[in-house]
Amino acid sequence: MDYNFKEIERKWQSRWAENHTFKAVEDESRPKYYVLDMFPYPSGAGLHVGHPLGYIASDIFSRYKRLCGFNVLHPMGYDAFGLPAEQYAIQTGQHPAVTTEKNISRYREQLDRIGFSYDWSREVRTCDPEYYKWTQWAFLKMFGSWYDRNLDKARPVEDLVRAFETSGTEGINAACTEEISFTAEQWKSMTDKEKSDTLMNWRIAYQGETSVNWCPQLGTVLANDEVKEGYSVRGGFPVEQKKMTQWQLRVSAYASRLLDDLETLDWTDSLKEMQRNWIGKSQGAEMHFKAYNGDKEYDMVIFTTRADTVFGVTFMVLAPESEWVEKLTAPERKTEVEEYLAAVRKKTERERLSETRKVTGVFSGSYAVNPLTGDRVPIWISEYVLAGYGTGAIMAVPAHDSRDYAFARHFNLPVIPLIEGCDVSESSFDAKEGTMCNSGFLDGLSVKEAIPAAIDYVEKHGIGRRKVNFRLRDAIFSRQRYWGEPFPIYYKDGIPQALPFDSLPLTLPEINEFKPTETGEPPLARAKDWSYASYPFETSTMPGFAGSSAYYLRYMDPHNAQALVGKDKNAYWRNVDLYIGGTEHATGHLIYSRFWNKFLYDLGYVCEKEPFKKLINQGMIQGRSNFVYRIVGTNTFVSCGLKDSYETTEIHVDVNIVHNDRLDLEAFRKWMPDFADAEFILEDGEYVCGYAVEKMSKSMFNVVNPDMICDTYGADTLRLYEMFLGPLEQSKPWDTKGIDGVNRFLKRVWRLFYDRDALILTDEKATPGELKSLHKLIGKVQTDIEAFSFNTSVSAFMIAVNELYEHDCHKREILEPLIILLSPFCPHIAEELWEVLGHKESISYASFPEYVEAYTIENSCTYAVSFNGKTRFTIDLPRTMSKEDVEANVRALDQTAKYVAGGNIVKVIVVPGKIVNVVVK
RNA sequence: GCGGGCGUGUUGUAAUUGGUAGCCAAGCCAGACUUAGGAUCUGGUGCCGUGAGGCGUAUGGGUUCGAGUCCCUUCGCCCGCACCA
Repeated sequence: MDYNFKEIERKWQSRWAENHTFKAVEDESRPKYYVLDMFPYPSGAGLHVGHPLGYIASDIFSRYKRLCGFNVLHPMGYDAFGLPAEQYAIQTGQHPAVTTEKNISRYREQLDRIGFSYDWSREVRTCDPEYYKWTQWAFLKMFGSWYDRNLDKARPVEDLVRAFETSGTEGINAACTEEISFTAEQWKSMTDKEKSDTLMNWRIAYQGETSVNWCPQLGTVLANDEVKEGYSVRGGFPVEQKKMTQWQLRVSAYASRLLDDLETLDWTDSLKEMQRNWIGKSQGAEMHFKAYNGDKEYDMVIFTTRADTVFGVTFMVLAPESEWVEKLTAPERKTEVEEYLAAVRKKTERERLSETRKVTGVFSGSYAVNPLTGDRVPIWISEYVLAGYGTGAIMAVPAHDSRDYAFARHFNLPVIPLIEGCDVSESSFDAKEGTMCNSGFLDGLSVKEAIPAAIDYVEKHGIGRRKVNFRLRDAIFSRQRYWGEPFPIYYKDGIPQALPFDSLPLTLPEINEFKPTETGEPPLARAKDWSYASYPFETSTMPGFAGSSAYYLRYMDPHNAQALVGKDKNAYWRNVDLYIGGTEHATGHLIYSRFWNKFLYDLGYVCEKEPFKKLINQGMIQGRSNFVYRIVGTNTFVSCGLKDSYETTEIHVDVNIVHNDRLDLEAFRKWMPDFADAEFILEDGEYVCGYAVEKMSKSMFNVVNPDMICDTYGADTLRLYEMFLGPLEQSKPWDTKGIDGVNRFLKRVWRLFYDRDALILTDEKATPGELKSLHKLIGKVQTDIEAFSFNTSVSAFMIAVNELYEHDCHKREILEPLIILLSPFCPHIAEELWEVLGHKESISYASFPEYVEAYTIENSCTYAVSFNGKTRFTIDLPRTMSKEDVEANVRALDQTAKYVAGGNIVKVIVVPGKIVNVVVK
């Protein structure tokens, strides 16, 4: 009987489905382990061979953990709201729900063929009303909460209102959009609308004005990557910067906790570093400068991390969007300033970023007074200062800040060096080192001493205070789209109101067209009679990250109609032990999810502070494209090695008709009508293609479909090969060349059991040598899996099987554990052989073989050779060897001879067990 | 510019973490069995040299009895951030 992977894989996949083999049920008697994949967006293109890489790794780990006795939760679902389905709907009229449904079934088919051990009874889809009910619920909770900095947690808004009623903003220390204060009386005298607007300053989900990329023709806000050179990527319509009122999430309130709790996570350093940079904590000081526009005096506040350089301030700069601009523009400069602001406003965010080094700016006509020197310095306006960071205004120290330096040189402003011996004739001196000069009371201090000394001084004299700033911004939460979660918000007399919980989910209304309306309203404005008690609903929808922020919680209790997740279920599964996914979510999903989790934790809905304990980023699999070379003006193609003798054009060729870089000529002629009568110039009778590593995409003809691999080699080969390709976390090109090696390996595994049709399994006792190999393998596979070093364990399997062949070993005592070891990697063949071995139950219920070290060390003993009290190297010698023989052996070693020749004492320590000192000389 | 990572045969990679560099595969070469084979099996394969031997982990230096591994220099590649004051 040959290894018939097609039959075996079909058989076991349907058996697992029928028997619900991987259904996870809460079980207090067993430890839990939660393995999660980042759920996919089901795109129309289906899966290519790169997508399942992480899924295979997590599946191996899940199956391994199951063998180790853990109750494993390993679910899968779909991130199903999103732009492509909506764009497709606009073009074709096909409802996004229909497209999405179709794509999901395609994904499911493809996933099933690879033999994953998902508990499909827990599947979630973000576009399912039963699911997004809880996305809406969480939003309402955020709308109904504020962040109390005194307790460092989120609290219900009712508490805040009560405080306002008794004592106004007195004593409130909370995360807010801007610092405002009022008394209880003032609060009570506000209208409902005013109260609502005021509370937005504190709510965690709030409406606020912010600057966005607005495309009038498309009628929507666009993300930065949807805009190119001031025009929309789709349609090519002009895009402008516009201040708009949008729903936002006060993620910034959690900045400090998001940063600190990174320490508790088992993530890679690079990923943690990315998040640290994104959160961007910087410690510095806020300082007050008196500013004068004519005779009007203002109190201007700036943020700086370099308080020590205040003696070198030669001008001040405001962000163009800063509210100070209006106050500090002198009447005689009004025209120039307005021209500048208009020019800046026309630019997109992208343009502002791409023109990084171009210096622009305008003088406001006002002056500020340096609080330490009393010097009068001009106030400028420039786009290099960002409105959204700090106070939107800076003190400029050109001698020690390269951006200020560039500005000063461009506009011919003075530069005052503050560090002894620094040369600022060509560039600024940004390093935080050296000794201060020209700096009054700071002279003689090192920069490191001067920074705190300056802040102390400033605090003592009431000029400013210590301040920590974060770069992390609040997340813009509304999109002018159809295919997303509707906001559970309606407007009563223009005041946003929360929909009662029992009215959730608020489902997406049917509309006849998915475009924005003619008047620029979001598509949902087309919905007829869509209102709550005749009050109109919010017409924007939530962004993609809304649905993916808490999905890992929903898997714990996917069918609960009363709660996002039941308390008991949450208490059992707690959080994700292992999360595998791409690094592209480092500063998106992985931040939002952590924020969302912490918010729910504050309110007592979840029991863990962090959602994902351990996180692994699988590398990306790139495409490996092949090329043919057409001689210009002909239909003749020249093999790669000869192409330099001709004038050729390089043409992408479908990698599926190329094997080991050799072109299948017949398939090529059939591939496209143009090539039907192609002629070839061969080398050594073959057509050799060129290649390049590129992104895997249809247009490069380098997409390899996992279905195709499953057809020709089987899912087990695919799984094993993807792991064998290299370290999980490394990016690498897919190259089908080489897959024969692992396929051959599986056939050999099969032939350990069968010689043609005859079962050749024996019950013979295993020899010590065979046991040694087996237990070495067990130990290796165990450590490798736990270190996610799957490529090396595949090699170890190959070595082990080669050895079994050498000894012609078909012993049950060896093969049975071997099959269990293999089962996480290639579960189908393992199940089949497990059945051949006479087992009735799935191999998933087997136990991981116990590693017995004694077998591996067997009769030998490791000796550590020490020299001057330090272990130098180790040697393996028989355990029975006498002291004298050990001594002689050590002396005989080349390396040791060198020591001995040096006349020093060599000690031999016996490990493990008792220590015996052998004096060699 | 800042931060992180990497550099080993023709190719993907490995190296008990400082201890015989190149495991396991791919490719290539030779052979066996075959009507045939994208089948199976055997042997060879870092470079130079007929050989003994010599040289080899991007580069140059250092530490060490011993360096792919640790430290410094230079070069090259990849990733992330990028006017964050």
